[in-house]
Amino acid sequence: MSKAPRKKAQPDRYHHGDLRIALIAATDRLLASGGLEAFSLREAAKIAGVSPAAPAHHFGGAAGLLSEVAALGFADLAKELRVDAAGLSPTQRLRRQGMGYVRFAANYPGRFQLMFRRELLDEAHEGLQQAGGEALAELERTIRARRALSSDEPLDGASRAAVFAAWSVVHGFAHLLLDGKLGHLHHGASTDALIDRLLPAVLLDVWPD
Amino acid sequence: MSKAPRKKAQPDRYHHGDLRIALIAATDRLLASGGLEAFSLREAAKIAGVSPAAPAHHFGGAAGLLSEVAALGFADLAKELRVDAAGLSPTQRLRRQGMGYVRFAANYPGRFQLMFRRELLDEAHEGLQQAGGEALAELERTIRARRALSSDEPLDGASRAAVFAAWSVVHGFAHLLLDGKLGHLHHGASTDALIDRLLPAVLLDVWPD
DNA sequence: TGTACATCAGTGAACGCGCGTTCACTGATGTAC
DNA sequence: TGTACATCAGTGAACGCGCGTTCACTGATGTAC
Repeated sequence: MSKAPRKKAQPDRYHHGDLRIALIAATDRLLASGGLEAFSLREAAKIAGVSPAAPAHHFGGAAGLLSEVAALGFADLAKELRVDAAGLSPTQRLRRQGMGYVRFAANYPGRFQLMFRRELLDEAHEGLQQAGGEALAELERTIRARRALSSDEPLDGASRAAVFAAWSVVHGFAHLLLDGKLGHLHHGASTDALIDRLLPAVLLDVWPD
Repeated sequence: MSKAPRKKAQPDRYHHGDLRIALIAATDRLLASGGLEAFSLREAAKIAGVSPAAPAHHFGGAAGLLSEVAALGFADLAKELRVDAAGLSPTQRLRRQGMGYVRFAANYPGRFQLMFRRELLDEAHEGLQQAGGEALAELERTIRARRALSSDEPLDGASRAAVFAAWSVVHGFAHLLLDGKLGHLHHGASTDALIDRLLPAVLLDVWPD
């Protein structure tokens, strides 16, 4: 349904060719429409128009497929965190990254939750580890700038703590937001309102000018 | 009657009397032994020694039972956050609360995760909302002290942001810890090591003396 | 160039599993008299 | 005080469901010659 015919006629029943892409797209669609609970190998197969056994056959199991999707999620997140530095102080940049992190979580809640559901992922998946590391590196880069560290010297303990502090703040906020723990204390404020009003104040509290 | 030493004979097959308690204990045991995935109504019933339909009958469904357990979890968390103030500055108290929060998550990971799994809980459960509010109030109390606010004046926006900033930091750290996102960046450091070494540095970064 | 063949990605029907729930029931309990 | 009865918490066998996986298979593809 999704792809224009490439080399072959459209049903592509055998040697699909784009099966990997098709199943990743199907998974993303499921995550977007019904969250993590909406996903199953069978459902993804149905959307991709392949047999129920195809996903397990191709990816070796649910964790294989989900890890691919999570890795792409981390890559997108890293892109989101790659903020334009022009004219911004490191602190401003850090706050902007925080906004980006939470916005990513709010825009793709299913994918975001997947990315941190250890029990659903293949911990040995190389792309997943790498993509996660690259997203974290974006935060680290800003912390380095803020502490006037060059990019080649190793992080001291306090700087490393600052990286994880930054990650913890935005990650915690994102989770509380998605779990509905912020809304009911703000009289049913919408997600957008929480991000636009509460989050900047939180980031300013943690990283004042 | 004469054969029963207490009010109830011990097998208690009908009108169990302690069914609520027994099922909560069973759920806690499942969460402790195998995490959230280990829980099912049937398994809880088996451990409690009752019929498979009993939990749904008593609690109206899985969400009812899980919400009770989550509410008790929030009550325990609030207790953990009720740190002894003697001789501590508000900032020191805040850091100590942060340690308590993360330690709670690390000691009871299954229960902690349950407490924030919106889709598993009954959002209308009164005890759950209340217990959650009480845990948050412990953080709020310390923020008030730190900002020299009396306990009766309403929180201004910046103070409220400070409360959520505090919650976000410790909540994010706890989640990252449980999801294994901190460990693999510290060469497989144990949970205890991360709590004892990394966490204090993170808290000091956010709330320096 | 055409043909034979090995490879292997994907098929599709079937299987077994654990799940929450159903439903007619049972029997302990509290209350009325 | 004892008896009759309504209540309803919990029973336990059975049901249907969606799941991941199995397994013998099929047919598109690349390669050897």
